[in-house]
Amino acid sequence: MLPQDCPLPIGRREANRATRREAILDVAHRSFLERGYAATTMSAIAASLGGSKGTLWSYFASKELLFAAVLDRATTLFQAQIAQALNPRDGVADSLHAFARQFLDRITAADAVALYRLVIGEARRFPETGRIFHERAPGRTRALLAAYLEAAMARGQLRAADPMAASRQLMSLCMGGCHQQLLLGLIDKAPRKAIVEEAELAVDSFLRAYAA
Amino acid sequence: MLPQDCPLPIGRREANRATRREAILDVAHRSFLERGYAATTMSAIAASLGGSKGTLWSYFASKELLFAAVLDRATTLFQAQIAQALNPRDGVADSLHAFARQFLDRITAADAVALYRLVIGEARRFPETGRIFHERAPGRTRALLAAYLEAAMARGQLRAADPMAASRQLMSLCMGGCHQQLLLGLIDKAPRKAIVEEAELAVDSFLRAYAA
DNA sequence: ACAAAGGCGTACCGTATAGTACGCCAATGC
DNA sequence: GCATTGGCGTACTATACGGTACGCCTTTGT
Repeated sequence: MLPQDCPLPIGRREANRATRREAILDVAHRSFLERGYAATTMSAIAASLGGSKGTLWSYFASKELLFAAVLDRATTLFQAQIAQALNPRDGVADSLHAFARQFLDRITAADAVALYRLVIGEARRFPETGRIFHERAPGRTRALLAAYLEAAMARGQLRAADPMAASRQLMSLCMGGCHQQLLLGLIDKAPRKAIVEEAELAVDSFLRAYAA
Repeated sequence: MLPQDCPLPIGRREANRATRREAILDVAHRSFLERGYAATTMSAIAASLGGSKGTLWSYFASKELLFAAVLDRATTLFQAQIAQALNPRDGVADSLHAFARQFLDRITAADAVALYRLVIGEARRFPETGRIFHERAPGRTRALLAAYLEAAMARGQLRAADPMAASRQLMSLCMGGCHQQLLLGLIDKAPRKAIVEEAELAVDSFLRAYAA
């Protein structure tokens, strides 16, 4: 009777199921990132959902599958945040400064650090995870940045060099300070001032190294 | 009767105890680095030792204390390996190339990667560990390198800049390739060729950025 | 309105783990 | 030599977790 009840061939049942699935992933996401894999319990997730364990298992047949689904979604979100960090501007210096600033902002956010920790910490138990994470997050960013650098090199704004290697170097330069300290738990939050200075320093060195 | 039986005021009892303690730490070290914290069980360690659980607990009153002792020893060993990577030679370029090569060799070794993974993965559960690791391994190396760079800057061989920041940048440049791939489990062992090339590339960029 | 699907609550199973208790025996110190 | 220390072996406790089973009830599609 009401066409807007079912604008797409999805019934309320399927819609509810999708919503529920997202809710589970939200809770599991938080728990895995906050506590790590081992310390996250299925019972706690079910309890936190308000539902029963049977329901949880009807969505995800095992803890490993739930973990995989969480990481799949998390890396997708991460990718979406990171990929748009490179907004070409007029000059190479301005573009790279903006990139470094945004890149550092993203990777020093609390959940990015927690995700990174989780992926590295469980890389032996879940080898696929490391691969997926890499190809979605740092790999994609590196490829985007490399494409930009290659164009800049072609225009003579930077000296000719391997754009992928250059891209990796710039990203490495960005990750040596706050990010490292966050990973090791030396600090809880990166001070804005430190991020700005660090991005500046990284790009300055990079531009000296790759001046035309 | 025999003075060499007790050259120091340690009886055979204490000596045996120290030996046993080392043996426990050896086994625990391997297990923690190979399997991670959660997947390492005290029972397995006791069984692998050939001894009984009572003995194990008489040395380390809990799994957490054993873990702390293992990491304490492991970071000390790591420090010993890393700290001597900087052997000043005639020219700055030669010195830094030698440093980068040795540094990369050390940090891409299997146990170094496993240790790094472990420290990062458990940084939330054991916050002290991250601090200790940092001050012993990367912090110490960075300080040594910074001292060398500062001297080179004073001699006019490099442009004047913050030596600590420069030190961190060189180390970051070394850690962006193989080390990253090892951490994420993309590769199991760093090819020698890649290490050499990467060290070369890192130092080249560094020297361009900090040329006098 | 009615039947089916699916969530809920709870109790349960098997297993694994940190940590304890205790009796026995060999190594150790005097 | 002899008493004691300490490791050995084993059995045990308590607990926690992943995963299952099942009966009840609300929501859903027709």
